[in-house]
Formats: sequence, C-alpha cells, structure tokens
Amino acid sequence: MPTIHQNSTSGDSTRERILMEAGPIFAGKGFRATTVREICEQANVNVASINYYFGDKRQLYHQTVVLAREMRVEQVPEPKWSSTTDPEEKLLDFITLILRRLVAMQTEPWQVRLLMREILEPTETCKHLVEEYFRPFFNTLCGIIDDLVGYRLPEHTRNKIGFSIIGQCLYYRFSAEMTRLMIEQQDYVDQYDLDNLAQHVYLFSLGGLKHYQSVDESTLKSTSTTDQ
Amino acid sequence: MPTIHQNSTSGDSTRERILMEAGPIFAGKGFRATTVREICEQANVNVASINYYFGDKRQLYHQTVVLAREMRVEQVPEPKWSSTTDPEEKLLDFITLILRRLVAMQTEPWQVRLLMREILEPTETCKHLVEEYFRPFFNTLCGIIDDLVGYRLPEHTRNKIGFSIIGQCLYYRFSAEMTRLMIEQQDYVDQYDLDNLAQHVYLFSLGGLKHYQSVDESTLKSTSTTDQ
DNA sequence: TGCTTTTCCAAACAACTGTATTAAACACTT
DNA sequence: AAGTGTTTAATACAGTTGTTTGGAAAAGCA
Repeated sequence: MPTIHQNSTSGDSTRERILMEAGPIFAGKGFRATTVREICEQANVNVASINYYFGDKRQLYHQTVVLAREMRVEQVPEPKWSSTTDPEEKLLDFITLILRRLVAMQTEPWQVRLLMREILEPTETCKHLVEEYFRPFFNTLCGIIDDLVGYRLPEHTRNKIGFSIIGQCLYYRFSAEMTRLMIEQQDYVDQYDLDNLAQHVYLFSLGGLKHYQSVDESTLKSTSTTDQ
Repeated sequence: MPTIHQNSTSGDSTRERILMEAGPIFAGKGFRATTVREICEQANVNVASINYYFGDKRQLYHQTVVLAREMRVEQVPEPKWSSTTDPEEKLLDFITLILRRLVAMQTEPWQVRLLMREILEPTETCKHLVEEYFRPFFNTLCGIIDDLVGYRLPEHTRNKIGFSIIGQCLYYRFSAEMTRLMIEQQDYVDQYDLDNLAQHVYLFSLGGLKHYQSVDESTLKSTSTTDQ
C-alpha cells in the first residue's frame, strides 16, 4: 500500500488539479465508469499520481464528494435572518435556497450531480454527508415549519412536511432531463426559472401546511389497513 | 455484427433467462458496472449468448428496461373509476397508485430501480418510456387536478402542481436510503408505510391545490427578478 | 433416415482496468 | 556543491472487459 502524501500548499499543485478534474468526471459518469487514466489525462498528470496522492481511486472519490459539498455550500450560502423575520418569509427564502443550491440555471453544477449520486446510491461517504450537512439543514427547515404552525408538531408529521417540501425541490433536479422531454421547450425557458419554481413550491407548500394543520388529528389515524 | 436471434417461444428459454437475470443486476449496479459475464453466470448460460440473442450489451439493457416497465404496470394496475367517483377520491387513489408502483414495502422491486436510473441519467431508452408511459400517466393526473379546481388551469400551472405531487412521491423512492439515515428506525417502520405516506401526500397536496387556487393570479407574476 | 437450421459452448481476442515498481527530476537546506 | 526528502514519469503487471470465432450438440423437418 502506498503512503499518502498530503500536499498542504494549495494552489495549482498536482493534487489540487486531480481533485478539480476528478469532480466533473465522477459526477458525469459515476465512480465505476470513471477511469483513473481519464482523470489523469484531463489533469495532465501521470497515471501514478492518484495512487501517490490519494492512496487509491476510492479515497480520491471520497475527497471529491466532500469537497463538492463544501464548494456548493460556499457558492450558495444560507440567508441571514433577523429575529423579527416572519416565518412565511423564512419559508420562501429557504425554498429558494434549496432550489438555488440544486439547480443553477445557467451551467449545471457538477457538484450537485455528484451529491445526487450519493443520495441515490449511498456509499460510506453518504453517512458523512448526512451528519455534516443534511441533518442540520433539515433541522433548520423543521424549525421554520414549527414556527409557521405555531406549536411543535409530532416528530413524524413535521418530518413528512419537511420531506414534502424538499421532495418538490429535488424533483426539479432529479427529473430535470425527463421533465424537459415532457413539456414544451419554450415553456421550460419561460415558466421554470428559479423564481417561478420557488414561488410555486412556496404557495403549494404553505397551502399544504395550513390545510394539514386544520385537519383533525383523528382523521389521520382512521385509515390504517395495510396491503401490498 | 452478429445476427440477432428472436426466440419467439417464450418460457424458460435461454433468452428469457438472460432477460430476467439481467434486470436485477442492471438495476443494482447500473449499465456500465454490470458485466456480461456476471449476468451469464447468474443465468447459467455461456458468455456468447448475450451477443447471440441481443446483438450486444446495450440492446440487452434496452430490452430489460422496457420489460421492467411493463412488469411493474402489470404488478400494480391503475384503479378503475366509475363516472360518479369524485375527484378527491381519485386524487387519493392516484397518489396511492404512484406510491404503490414506486415503493413496494416488503421487497424493493428491481424494476423501479432500473426505471429510476433512466430518469436520472436518460439514455435513448428514456424517450421510449416518456412517450409510452410517463406522458399518458401524467395526463391522467392533470385531468384529476383540473376536475378538483373546477376549470382548466393554465398549462404550466397545472403541470407544476402535477410535478409537486409526483415529486413528493418520488422523494420516498429516490431518497429512501438517505431518509433512513435521517430518522429513527422505529419511526420509519411505524409512520412511513404506504397508507401513511399516501394520506400525508394527499392532504398536503389537496391543501396546496386549494390554496394555490385561492391566490390571486396577479400575485404570481409580481416577483420576477431573476438572479443566479 | 439424412439433411438443414438453430442453439450452445470453450477458447481466444484485443482493448482496457487499477495499481506497483523503478528511476529520474526537482526543490531545499546545509 | 553535496545531500536531503518530495514529486514526477515511463513502464510493467495481473486481471477484467465486451465481443468474436469455429465447431459441437440439439432440434426441426423431409
């Protein structure tokens, strides 16, 4: 097993070059389909460099995913709220934040595609992502939901509402290419920009939230026959 | 190029065996990571059989995806509605149908995972799926939405509402493994069965729909500054 | 039965895979 | 300038990849 060499001096070093070139390639084709030779060729380094700097292909992949998440968070930072910001505004801001992180309208960010892969087919790296990023992120959303409802909802209800909001946003990233096959090209350009989508998800979710709240809790428990 | 031999007599033929064994493997690891040798070993046939019956690996993959869709639709057929069925009931039925097709609670169906891959990274096969399946399916949902609202919504509004409903359902398939990392194991068993999820998505969406409807159309157009 | 077509198989093919080895080039300190 | 540890590069290695081949076995049919 080769010893891993951490080149702490950042910049245009070989290590950095590999890391930056590996990202888009892993994102585009997945771990398995990506070859170390392709990365090295793209980064203009020798094939042996990956093993020299990262030990093996897997560890390079792990580093790439972690970096991708950090980059994306840095590219699209969380909004700052004052103590007086009302929860409705927070919700819209948060939905906009999710969509902004997920779908960059102009150039599809490879960072997101890489993270999508981890969500769909988690490797060991995914546990790291959940603890470091997804969980605290999700908790912020749950806090907003509680504020909107006015009291603390049961855990599972609150979570499901959170998932409903995130699910809507994720749809436009996960199924983007298929959606484009479904609707008119011009419609996609005109009606599916970031603000349009955010506005829609906001209105739809706010309605869902209020309606959910107004429904008697007993109704939720009435139908409970499980099949399939 | 080898000539493709269509073995029309179905049953336990070599061709059928390859097709059935290839499905779960493609679903589990994707096209590229799957090796023809693994499929053949699993199906107890010679390595040359795939090229003999399907031409090459790609065409086998295509056939597998098409078959997977047909199987899943057959496994979970659409509900029958009478002319007097009210749209609320139709919506709940339809949401249940989507969830039932997506998430089989006991054994995760490989057919769905295979179709997920096509949605996420469309190949040529995806066009076939959209035209043959997704579009008519989506149109049924849009019809229900129109019935609920009482009149025909603008195309893009109606579509977005449809995507919001489908997005929520898709979430529980796409992000299932990550969601399990997020919440308590016991909660997942108790609160995330099919009926619970269907009930939640139904209530949330109905609320979203009604609220959306009540909002003045002009408000939708007010915020239109696009950044990012 | 003899002949033809279909199906199957063992082996080989050439290209590609991740990784290891080795030595040369480099940047530093002394 | 010599000696130090670090970085790069060419090449080899052992294994896997999808596909092809030529002939054997089986099936269909007269």
